Amino acid sequence: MGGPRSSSHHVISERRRREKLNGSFQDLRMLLPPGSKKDKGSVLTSTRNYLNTLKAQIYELEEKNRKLEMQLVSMNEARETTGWSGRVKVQIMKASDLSTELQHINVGLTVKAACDIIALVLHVLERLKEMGLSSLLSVDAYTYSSQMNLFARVNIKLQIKV
Amino acid sequence: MGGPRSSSHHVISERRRREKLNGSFQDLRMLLPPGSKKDKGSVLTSTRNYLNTLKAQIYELEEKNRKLEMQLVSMNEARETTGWSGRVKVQIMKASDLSTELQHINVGLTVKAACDIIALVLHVLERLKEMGLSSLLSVDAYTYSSQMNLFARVNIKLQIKV
DNA sequence: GGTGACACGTGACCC
DNA sequence: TGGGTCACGTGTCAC
Repeated sequence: MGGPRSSSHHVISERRRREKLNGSFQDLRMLLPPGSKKDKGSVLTSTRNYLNTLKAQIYELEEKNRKLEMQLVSMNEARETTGWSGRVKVQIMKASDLSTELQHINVGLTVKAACDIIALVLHVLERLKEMGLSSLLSVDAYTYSSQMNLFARVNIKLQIKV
Repeated sequence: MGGPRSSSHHVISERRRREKLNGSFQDLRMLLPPGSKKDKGSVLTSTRNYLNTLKAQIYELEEKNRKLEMQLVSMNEARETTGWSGRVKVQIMKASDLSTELQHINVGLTVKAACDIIALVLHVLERLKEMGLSSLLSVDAYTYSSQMNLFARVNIKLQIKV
């Protein structure tokens, strides 16, 4: 038949190989970002660049992820030690002389959270002033910390207008 | 010289092209995960799979990122809108009839935080019961959410013992 | 000695 | 007409 050693097996095998190879090239083209050049060389270099950008993207995302998790962890730690649903514990204290004279009322706030005690007191007093609710008898507030956990204690004694 | 049209330019050009192509193949091999087959076909298919896994990885990371950001945003919104130290806003509401009869007092809690409203109410009522402070007139509580941010509103009306 | 992978030169095609 | 790309058949090497 043909030339020496024209063994068509070889030809066909090589043909199949080429087809398979081109198929893989085609598969790759589909995965590349649109607008990329289509020739084999460009496919290869584009793929190279694309791989690098994807890897960089993954690195950035992982780093961002770590930071976000850090923030969440610190936030959760800050509140997981603060009581029931975790955030704040508010106690309305028993008025010491409520049953006798009915003229005073104690509002006790125990805030188990990292907060600014001064801002807290100012806030409460502002509210009371806005309300014109009562005349103020006394205010005492203090903070203390029990193993990394801040507590704010505020006692506000009011006299009910008569 | 050689056969017809042996124009060595063409031959050389084609040689250069092949070299360049093979160079790109080599570049690609370096980027693939170690242990991959090295022949051209395997390089192409491995690259294809690798691209897909990287894309999937990016998708997962982005999704995880979104969830984390969601949590952070809701947390921050929950505290940035609450005044002072940010965590919880407590308002003592003006008693509607305080100036006239002095027998009722409204305790209004607006908790701008993601919390369990039932646990909140139970907690407050427990405290009040412990204190034997007053008789309970009414309790109403509800939650509503304003764009991903949970609010809990509790109104407790007490009658002061006379 | 058959199978698969590779490089090569060559003809064809297209800006 | 010339540079770039492609597919093809073939020779060769390795297992």
